[in-house]
Amino acid sequence: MTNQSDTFKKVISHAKEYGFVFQSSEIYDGLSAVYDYAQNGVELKRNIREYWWKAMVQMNDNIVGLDAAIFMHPTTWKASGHVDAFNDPLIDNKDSKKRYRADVLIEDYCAKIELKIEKEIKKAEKRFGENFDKNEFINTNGRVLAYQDKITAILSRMGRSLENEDLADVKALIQELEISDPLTGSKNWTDVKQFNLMFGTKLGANAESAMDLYLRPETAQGIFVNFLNVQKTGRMKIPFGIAQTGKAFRNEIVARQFIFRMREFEQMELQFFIKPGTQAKWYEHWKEARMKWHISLGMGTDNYRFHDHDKLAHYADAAADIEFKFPFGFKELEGIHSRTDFDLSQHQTYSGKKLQYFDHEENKNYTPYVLETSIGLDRMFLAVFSNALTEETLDNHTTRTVLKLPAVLAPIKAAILPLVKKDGLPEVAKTIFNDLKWDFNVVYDEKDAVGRRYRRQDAVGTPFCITVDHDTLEDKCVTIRNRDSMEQQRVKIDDIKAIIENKVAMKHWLKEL
RNA sequence: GCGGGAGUAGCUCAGUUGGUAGAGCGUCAGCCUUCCAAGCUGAAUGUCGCCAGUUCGAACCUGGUCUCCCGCUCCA
Repeated sequence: MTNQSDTFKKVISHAKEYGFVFQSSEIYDGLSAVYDYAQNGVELKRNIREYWWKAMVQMNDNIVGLDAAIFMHPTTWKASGHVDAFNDPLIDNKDSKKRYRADVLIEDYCAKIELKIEKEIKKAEKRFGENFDKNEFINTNGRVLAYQDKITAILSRMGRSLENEDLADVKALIQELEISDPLTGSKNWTDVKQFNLMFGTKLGANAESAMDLYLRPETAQGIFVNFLNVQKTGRMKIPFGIAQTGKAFRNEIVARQFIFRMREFEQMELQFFIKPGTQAKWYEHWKEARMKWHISLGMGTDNYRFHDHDKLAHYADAAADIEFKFPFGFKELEGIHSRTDFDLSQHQTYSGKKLQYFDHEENKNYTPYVLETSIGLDRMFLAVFSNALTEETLDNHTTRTVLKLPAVLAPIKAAILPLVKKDGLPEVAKTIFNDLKWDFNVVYDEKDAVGRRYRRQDAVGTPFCITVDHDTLEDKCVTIRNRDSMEQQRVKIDDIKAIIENKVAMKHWLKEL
């Protein structure tokens, strides 16, 4: 455990020290669970996003992109279920310091009464030696009927109070029922507080005419509300997909573990529209396709696993996570959900607009089913970064910190280094640098001994170092050093571009799929 | 949100009878010219997380507050 958190600490400090990730607003003591991507981080993040986009949009002729706004009509979130699902009434026990969902406490209490009813039935059945219909039994037995009425009364009062946001009454209900902490039996409760996981904001300059808005808690809904627009204007035929990357916002009660769980984060999502009944097939298809995408980056097959959900969200009929072995253990990196027609149907109901597809083969209309793949870009960043950070002990007993990023994702593809800062070597190196920068993100560095410059590049994951030495002036060759093996090769200046290209082009990596 | 721990230079950290700050690495300039961080010279960088209080005097004591870490809790 200490070992794990130690490596995680190294990841965080390396990310800061080498310009990948800074805490937001650090000079003002930071903002909890919000982070900024710095000069190297922004490149790595962009490269991950592009690698995903290329694999999903460009390489699939039935998938197109979208960039929906962060603001959406507020009814969107009623339709999606987020207004209800992301609103939890929570209550703390002052003695045990435990926190519970107030509605769950009350429901559990009702479940206990329910158990009493079951017991009464069992008892009666034993006595009379016959099986009773539950409803009938309840209606004919006064005591049991009272139990049943009590449950109904409690639940309807709770529902009413929650609906009216009368949290004081929810607390009053808990006190009247003398509900105690299931663990300690304490009845010393705080007030009920409403936690809304969605960030609210206002549209409109003056308070009277302002409209309450939410910052989107997921990007998916932007795709669903545009489903028909894209399908019609893009002449898309089922099965087809809409892909999107973008920011989403969640007001997490506890947001922690560096960039793993942030309040503002970026998702990369595909919503794939299919014919009802084919979801099982496509579910398997996308599970496999997405896993292959991960494996193509060469970060080790042992570091990934599927986790199938037993408990499904309200919109899904099957769900699995791709989990990655982060420094703090296997955690969700990507989700693959079979969302059925839940979202489109909901939007159809709430908007009153028909969101259907006319299938020419079947000659009928239907609401498509949806298969979703949703990956957290920031989590992917953390996966790549933490997996790449390596400390090596070399033969000469020095240690080397090297960021073994997949070359395709590395922020800087090559560093051009004159062996010494004179004798005309910088001039040659700068010429090479100026030539390569048309094609790659490259840097030039002439400060300090060349060995030290190599290590600097190792620390930010630059796959190649190109060194100009005195022989270069004669033979038009340079040495090219490999980050991982530290081996050097002498190559013609004219060949450099092809050598780098061969190792960093997405084409070569995506062909592994 | 609760409990525990922490916050001193870019990083890692030292700094206890309270007397207005240091090291190593890194960074920058120069020398040296060297293919794997270890040569030489010089320099910059901190209102010691922030705000109050106690004190003649606070990095150090007290309170509050912010942030981070660990454990709960919650959760696509």
